[in-house]
Amino acid sequence: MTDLLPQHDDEPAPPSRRELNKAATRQAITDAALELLRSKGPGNFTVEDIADAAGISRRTFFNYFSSTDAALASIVHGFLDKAIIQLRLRPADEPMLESAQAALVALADPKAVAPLAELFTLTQQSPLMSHTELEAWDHCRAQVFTVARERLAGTPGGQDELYVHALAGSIISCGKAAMEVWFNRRGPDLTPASLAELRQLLIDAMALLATGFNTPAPPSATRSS
Amino acid sequence: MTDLLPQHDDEPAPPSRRELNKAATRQAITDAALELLRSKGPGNFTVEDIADAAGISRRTFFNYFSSTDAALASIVHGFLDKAIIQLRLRPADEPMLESAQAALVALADPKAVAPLAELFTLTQQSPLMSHTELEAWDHCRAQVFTVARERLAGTPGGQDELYVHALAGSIISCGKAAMEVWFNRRGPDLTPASLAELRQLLIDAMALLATGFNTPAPPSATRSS
DNA sequence: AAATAAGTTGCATAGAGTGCAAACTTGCAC
DNA sequence: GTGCAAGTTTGCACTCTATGCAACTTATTT
Repeated sequence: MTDLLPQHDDEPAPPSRRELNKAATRQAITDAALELLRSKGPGNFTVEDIADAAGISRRTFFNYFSSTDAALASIVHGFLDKAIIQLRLRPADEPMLESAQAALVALADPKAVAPLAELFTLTQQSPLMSHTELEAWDHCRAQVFTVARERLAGTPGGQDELYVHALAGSIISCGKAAMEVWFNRRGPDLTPASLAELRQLLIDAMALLATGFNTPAPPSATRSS
Repeated sequence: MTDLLPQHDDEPAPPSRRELNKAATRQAITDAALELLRSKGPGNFTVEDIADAAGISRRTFFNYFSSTDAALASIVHGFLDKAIIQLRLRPADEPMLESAQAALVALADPKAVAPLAELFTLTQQSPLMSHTELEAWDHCRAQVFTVARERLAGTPGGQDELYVHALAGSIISCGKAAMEVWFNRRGPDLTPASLAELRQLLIDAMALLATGFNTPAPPSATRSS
């Protein structure tokens, strides 16, 4: 069994059995949902299908997610939550746009992007997904807003709600734009070259924001494929 | 019946009986939905309630909208569609940000804003609405994207997908931000002073975008209430 | 005034989503 | 370990959404 030493609990990580079970169930659900998406295509399977595949009851599914969409969107949520964590790790006195750029670039690794890329690829041609995916991005926007407000609280004019709202929204929009362009260009390609392009797109997108979209050809050199 | 003169069809406006009926039904549905929202609150009425109030069958409701949310979101759609029309009226060689600003400011009149303001007020405290409303904004974003792409097609670097996507998304985000701040400050207030503030917020939001969010205190003077 | 196209309605049915109570698991104290 | 309290799962019942289909009504054309 587990070790019997008197734990000092230095770390804030006491994953009890219950929590582990819940996490496992949650994971089983999203895995099952993704697998059904692969095999049957978007919109061609039900909550019951997912529950069966995950080895739980229909009712339990709804204890975790409110719809099939929500189960799949948890992939997007997972990705964006990581982005927020990265953002919070940046020094508080760094300019927001630089922090955002750094946080996004840090996320451009295969491990984090792969599930998202597959999800995008599988749901590209059907608008059946959009609902909950948009919500995931908006949820992330709200969190960027919170971070930005905390940071700017002390600075002159930092109380300006419009500034903070507009900034958070634009950051998200530009991040989304970079992702979208990348998916359109590369599909599910996760090679180092492709990921380097994603990083460059994210950098360019933030640069566009920082330069006020001044010139149709952005100053920082873009790839020339 | 209609006039019997040999129509030359100079104008693109032959509103037939059928079209009028459809428009009327559509309007009756959204009116009924809004009235139920007022009286019962968000989430406390069904499609059947709306259909009864609008004097149509439940089934017919679904011929027009796919959900109660969608019926209400048609108000948002209506508003944003007007914005796109305004945007298309701007000269094609005007900078996008200026066009967007002008289009949005043109929309800040009581007639256009009133339904939106009421909808926002009624759904503020409940996230029950978000789904379809987010979709409406995203639909508008896609249209801004189209306009921007058409305009920039000839300009140097205008082929840059990233630029166009990021620009369209940011414009929408900033418009949304201005609206949100305004609703938060003023609620359903439609007085000239309040609308003037909305206009100023929209102008400021676009200015933030144009100046790359350079200074936490935007250069153009904001209201000082 | 037919003939035809377009729109509405009721019926049937599959599936989403939720409240409830009974059963089962896990954590904790003795 | 025994036992109890709190947390989870599950089945059941029920309401509501959403769509296909066929019969019916209304507008348009000739």
